[in-house]
Amino acid sequence: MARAATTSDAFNAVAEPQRRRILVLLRGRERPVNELARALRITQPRTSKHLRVLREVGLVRVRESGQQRLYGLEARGLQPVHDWVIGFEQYWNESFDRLNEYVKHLQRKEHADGSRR
Amino acid sequence: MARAATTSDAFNAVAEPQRRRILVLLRGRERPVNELARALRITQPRTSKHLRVLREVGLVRVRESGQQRLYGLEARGLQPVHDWVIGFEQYWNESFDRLNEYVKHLQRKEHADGSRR
DNA sequence: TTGATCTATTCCGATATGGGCATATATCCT
DNA sequence: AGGATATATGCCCATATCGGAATAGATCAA
Repeated sequence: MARAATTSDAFNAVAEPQRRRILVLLRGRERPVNELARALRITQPRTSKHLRVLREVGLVRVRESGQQRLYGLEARGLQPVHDWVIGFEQYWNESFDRLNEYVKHLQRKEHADGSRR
Repeated sequence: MARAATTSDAFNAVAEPQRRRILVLLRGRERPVNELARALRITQPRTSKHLRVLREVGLVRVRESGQQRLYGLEARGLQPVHDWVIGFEQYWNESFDRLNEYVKHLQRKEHADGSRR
């Protein structure tokens, strides 16, 4: 086995910088492929490929409009990522380290008291 | 060029399910490699390799303790991911579409009033 | 119909991956 | 010292990328 397919889930899809930029560009309004390609300064085929990945993991939706295809953000697909990261939020406050130490300190004390009893 | 190196940033590091699980296990307390390997039911070498990736992107820190190495969470490394996803939070509420329309409506009105003045 | 425009797909090459296995390294114990 | 335990690395394979170029489709305009 090699690395998990990029099309497997939102985590993988979003690991690609260009794809993140696409999603940002799609925030607020739909855009056709060429506009995205120009904005990102990458080729049209590459853009289409990225969009396909994003589509397959449900981060984006398409709508035909004449000879263009308007891509729109499907933000709900990012929720799993959001939810997962949120679970770590409390751990990156500087103060947490100290709080953690304090809690451990209390636990040690309690433990000592307990065994003494 | 091939896919971006997994060691390049937190986004890539976290795209791997096993690595996400490692980070979850490290939430709360440090753990030696073997304990992680057992918990994840993967081989020790594989565990070490994942830990290396996590270390290189600053999501984990090591501390020697006898013949063991205790790995600890470095949650701040997840902040970029957190910050990025947060930027989409408002877009996945069902109600957003309607709210958005409403806001745009107000803006149009304000604009009209402005130019009229 | 013919030509122009917009997108998607295919083929190619270079590269990095995740996994298993064997092995090197380091530390502890007797 | 010698053995046991805990980790890290190296090597190999199969695979799945990302990127470019060319091309196939689709749709619109004259």
